[in-house]
Amino acid sequence: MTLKLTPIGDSVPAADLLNGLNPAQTTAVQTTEGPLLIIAGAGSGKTRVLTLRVAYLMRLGVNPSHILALTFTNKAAQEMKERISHLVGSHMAKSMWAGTFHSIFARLLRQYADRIGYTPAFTIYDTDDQTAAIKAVMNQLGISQQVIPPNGVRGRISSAKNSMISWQEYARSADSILEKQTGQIFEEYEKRLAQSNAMDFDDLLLNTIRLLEHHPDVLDQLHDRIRYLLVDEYQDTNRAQYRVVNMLAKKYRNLCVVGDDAQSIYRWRGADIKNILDFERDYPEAAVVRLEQNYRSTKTILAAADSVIKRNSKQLKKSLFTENAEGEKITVLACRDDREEADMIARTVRSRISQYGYSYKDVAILYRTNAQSQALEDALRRGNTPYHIVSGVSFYKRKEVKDVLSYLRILVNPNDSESILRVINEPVRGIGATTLDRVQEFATRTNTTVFDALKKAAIIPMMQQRAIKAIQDFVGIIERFQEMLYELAPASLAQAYIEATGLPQMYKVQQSEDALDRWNNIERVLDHIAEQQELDETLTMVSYLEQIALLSDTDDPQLGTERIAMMTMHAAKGLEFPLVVIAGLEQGLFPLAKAENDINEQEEERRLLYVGITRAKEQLVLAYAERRYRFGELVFSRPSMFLGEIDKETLAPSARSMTGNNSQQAAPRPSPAYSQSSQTESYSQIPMPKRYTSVSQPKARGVQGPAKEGPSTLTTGQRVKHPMFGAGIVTAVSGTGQSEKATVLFDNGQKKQLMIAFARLDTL
DNA sequence: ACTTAGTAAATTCTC
DNA sequence: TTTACTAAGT
Repeated sequence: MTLKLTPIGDSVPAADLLNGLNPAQTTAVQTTEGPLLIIAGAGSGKTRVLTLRVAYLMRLGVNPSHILALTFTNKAAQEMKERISHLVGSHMAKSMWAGTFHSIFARLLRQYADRIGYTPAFTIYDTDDQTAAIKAVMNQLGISQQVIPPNGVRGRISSAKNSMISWQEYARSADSILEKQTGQIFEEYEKRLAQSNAMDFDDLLLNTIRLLEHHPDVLDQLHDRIRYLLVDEYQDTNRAQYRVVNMLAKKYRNLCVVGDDAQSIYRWRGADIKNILDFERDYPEAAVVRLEQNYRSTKTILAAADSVIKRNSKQLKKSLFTENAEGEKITVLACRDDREEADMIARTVRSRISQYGYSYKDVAILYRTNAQSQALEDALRRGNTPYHIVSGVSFYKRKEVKDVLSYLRILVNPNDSESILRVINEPVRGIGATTLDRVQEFATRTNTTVFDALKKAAIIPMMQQRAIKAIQDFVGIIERFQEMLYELAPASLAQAYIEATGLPQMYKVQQSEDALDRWNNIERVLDHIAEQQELDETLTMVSYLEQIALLSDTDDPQLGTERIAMMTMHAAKGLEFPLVVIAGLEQGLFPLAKAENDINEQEEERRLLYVGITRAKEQLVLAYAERRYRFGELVFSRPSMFLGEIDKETLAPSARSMTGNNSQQAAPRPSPAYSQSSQTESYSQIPMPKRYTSVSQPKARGVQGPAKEGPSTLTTGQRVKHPMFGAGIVTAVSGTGQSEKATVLFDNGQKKQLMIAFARLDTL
């Protein structure tokens, strides 16, 4: 309220940073020495406190490079850095250490790679690479993929690693045949990755632990450097992360962890809620601060969230309150099926937007599973409502994009077997499965890498002359460009190299729409490297590849644009919206079927709902359907048990009766919300959609025809600006969602097709 | 060795 | 409904 134009930079005194904080927040910022547990309820200004705390440290004279902040997402790290740079200037912010566990440790491991038997150019394997490696290993061991699904093996190996169980320990404690076989695969998998000079995500943590345990001098150096350690979302740390954090904090014990046990939703990937529950036991001298005032939501929303979460057993003591207004009651939409649910949600959202003056970006639709987005998308499209999906099929998961990245990975790390096997016959070079079997067999027998085996192709028994020639050509391309790796800048090297592989040409000559799409995506990747290089002159191929590997799908560039956001509740963590819709509140879906009989799973689902509800600032809408298509089949379901747990006082009157008693929920009823209009909605004024007569009626999903064409923020004729190509005019828009493309005629005469989600286009 | 057709399986969430 | 793998045909 005071118009204070504080210049950004060195002129903000430490004490001024505390302006406007409540007592708990002030304590959290000021308690800089010793261990500190901040229990930060939803919407309690956690990020603000964290960033102020760092800024405060810097103002007290702490060297920014002595501060390390660990987060779970790139987004969180990015936001923290940005806000800190606003408080203390970008030069200070830049020299502090802030990033995800994985990115910080990847950097550390590159620096000390030789200490643990890797080269600094090691490759980071994503889930697909892991699965590929596991399949190869199972082949080698002669274990059928029918009997043991590779994906299951990957899951078991990953959770073992998350709990810091080595393959030796795993094999020793294996009881069942399944576990014994998994143990075998685990062993070979580890060897294969080591030989490939590759690490999976879990290895980034485990190898850091190994490094610090076996090389005390490295740990000493780090101890010297990291005097203040901050860990965000501490409730989501797994065993390995817990271990690293404690090792790093050991010397100065200036460890500040922030979290909310009520928002722990990653148990399935090894997060151990005990880490936060036991913090005071681990650090008996710890100060504990509870941020209990919520600045985000209305009293109604907070009460609803509280009524749900208090059903859970284990919890850290805290009671959230808010001084915000009472706010609107919560609406529950009872629907016949998923299509009607989607329609009602779409219409509710539109009517609220016009009624309350919201804009599209003020609205989020949240759901439990990604599959649910389909029906919602259709409904929004039909109503021409702009939306975007956070985390769909990532651009980087596309085949042609992965192929390009694999080629690049081979260049910096020729031992990367998974990448070689992926692209060696892409485009077809006449190197088939039989040939590759022989190569791999040879590699295993002589204990060499696949790349070395390829170089010796001529002496491998049974090899066809034609195959040898093809392999030599392939190896030739790689070796030729390897020589230029440290001479050419990444962008031009990649351009020439990918050209030489023949991959883009393969798609270009096919001329089909799909092929041209793929060709275009390849161009996009190459352009992206050029863009990144321009932003960061020190960019190397290794650092580019690492950046891509550690990118997550939730790092969505379109967030905050003028569209409704749709995402899973997991992806919504940390975000907030004035109006939030949660869809699919049904038994078997939310909570998921497997959670219905498992109390721990059920509590996690409940926490997930808590996260969902507390994303809402002003209004909340909940929806469920009585039947729904799941894997193409119509299934019936009862409303979620969670609906009955929400404090009735917070629900709008029309909704109250529907969830009143549980006994009537079993029988399918006509949907009440349609007939009894709630206070805020009057559906009677909106034309009813055509009745969806029966189960047998095929769902006319807009698969074919122009119906698929979604609304876009970009329209033909609009002027836009691209960071590389300059200004231009949009001549066409095609595709939807993540793959939405705009054809742009730039002023310099170039015509390009750009992925809207990918190219940073600004409207003019 | 590669293409195609047909069948089976899968659907949670992430760095 | 879509994707992924297998088997048979060219």
